[in-house]
Amino acid sequence: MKRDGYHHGNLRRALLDAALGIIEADGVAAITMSALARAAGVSSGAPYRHFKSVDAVLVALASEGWSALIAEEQALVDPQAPPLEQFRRAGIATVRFAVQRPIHFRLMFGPVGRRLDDPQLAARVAEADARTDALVEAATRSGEMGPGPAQALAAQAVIYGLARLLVDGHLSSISADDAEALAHAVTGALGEGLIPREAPPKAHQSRPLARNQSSAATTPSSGEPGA
Amino acid sequence: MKRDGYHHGNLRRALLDAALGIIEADGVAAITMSALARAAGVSSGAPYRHFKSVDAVLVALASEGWSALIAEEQALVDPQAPPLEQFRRAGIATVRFAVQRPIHFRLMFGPVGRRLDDPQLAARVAEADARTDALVEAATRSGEMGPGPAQALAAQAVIYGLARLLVDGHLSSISADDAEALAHAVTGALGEGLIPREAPPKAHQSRPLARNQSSAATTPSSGEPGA
DNA sequence: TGTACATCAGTGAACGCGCGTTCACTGATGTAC
DNA sequence: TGTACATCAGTGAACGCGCGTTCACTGATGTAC
Repeated sequence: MKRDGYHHGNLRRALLDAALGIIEADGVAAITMSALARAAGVSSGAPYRHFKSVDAVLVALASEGWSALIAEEQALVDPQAPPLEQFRRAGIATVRFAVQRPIHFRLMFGPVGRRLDDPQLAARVAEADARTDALVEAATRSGEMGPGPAQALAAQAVIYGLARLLVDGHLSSISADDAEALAHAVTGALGEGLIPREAPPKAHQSRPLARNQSSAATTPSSGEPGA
Repeated sequence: MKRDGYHHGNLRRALLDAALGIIEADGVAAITMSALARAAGVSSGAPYRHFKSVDAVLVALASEGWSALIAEEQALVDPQAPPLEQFRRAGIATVRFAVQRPIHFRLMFGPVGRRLDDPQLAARVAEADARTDALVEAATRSGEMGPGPAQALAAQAVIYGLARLLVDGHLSSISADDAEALAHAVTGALGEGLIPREAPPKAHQSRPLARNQSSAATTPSSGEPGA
């Protein structure tokens, strides 16, 4: 961080951070090349050395978001665990990521994240896709997940839905820790159905930690997109 | 629709439709008061007779979206049915709505939909919230849904997640009919858990139509936000 | 049925502003010798 | 270690453009009598 001289040092990074700040404060619509330059304390033409448009900045943010999410998944998933447990862990990582980096999340899963003409972004999306597909397939093969597409889709939907509920502000004021506990509880509910059964009918059915809904679980109301 | 004379006839409606068209074509960022006037074939100052800002237009769209969604729910939900079934129907209505009116959906559940300083919008959101809360509470009381917040949250998350997956384009090319079938299947999977059980342990457990995953269910990959 | 008048919706010209983008420039950095 | 030079990152002035917003106006509509 040497900001003294004529050269900035790391303007690219500074511009990305400025973008995050602007989005947080005034929404994504407020990002302009001029605003970025201003926020980074640099002349109006300077950003063009690093990004050719506002859109390129957003794509870069989405791209770095995917890297971070993939890393977080790798850190949380134990490749020795049963496939469904791996899937749950990956889902929990997604929810945690959504809470910690909502701006990245929104960019990654919104229209910007679908701009696959950027090769780096496209590669990272493809990698994340492949990882998920592999987990689903393994869980299906192991018999932990039903054979039809309904179960796999439901599993993905419940995770994405929870992450989106949090990111979109439909779950009134929930802390990061609480959100993670909710992810545990919700993926547990998914595994067992709406009404818990007594004895699991198959080999390694979902873990005890599924039922752990602790003090964390605030009532879901407010925002209500369920119906 | 009398567009001949000096007066437009129904400029307010025309502006809302123009906004939908612009969003569909170029995204929400492309909406400006000028662009709306242009699209409606009217002078640049005219829109101000009906909306004081672009934001007010978006709020109006969100508001009319909520009306439509509430109406669709009312049409689809049989108040005599068991509570969980009502809840599922409402969820299916939400998914259907998401597919049919993705632009409205995005506005309603995004930041615009949270601008509750508009009294009409606030009232409609409140109504929708109340309806959902009532369904969840009834399903809990009837014993069809587990007592903790995890089940209720999971139920809402799976619906919202599916709707969002569709709206955000993460489910490659699925028709409206297919989406509805998926909603059936997914809410069924939710009720029964990832692995179907043989006999339901309680009174009116989820319906046979739950398993109906028909030819509709395309494989979910592509977009993969599950993990 | 007709007339006068108030109200209202849309006009079109005008304005200042900030944005995107370019470009000749200059200061800093790194490297070949 | 020192010097010369190429490369690069940021400057700041400049431009045209479209947007937001205002306002005196005018054409259409509805209604009281």
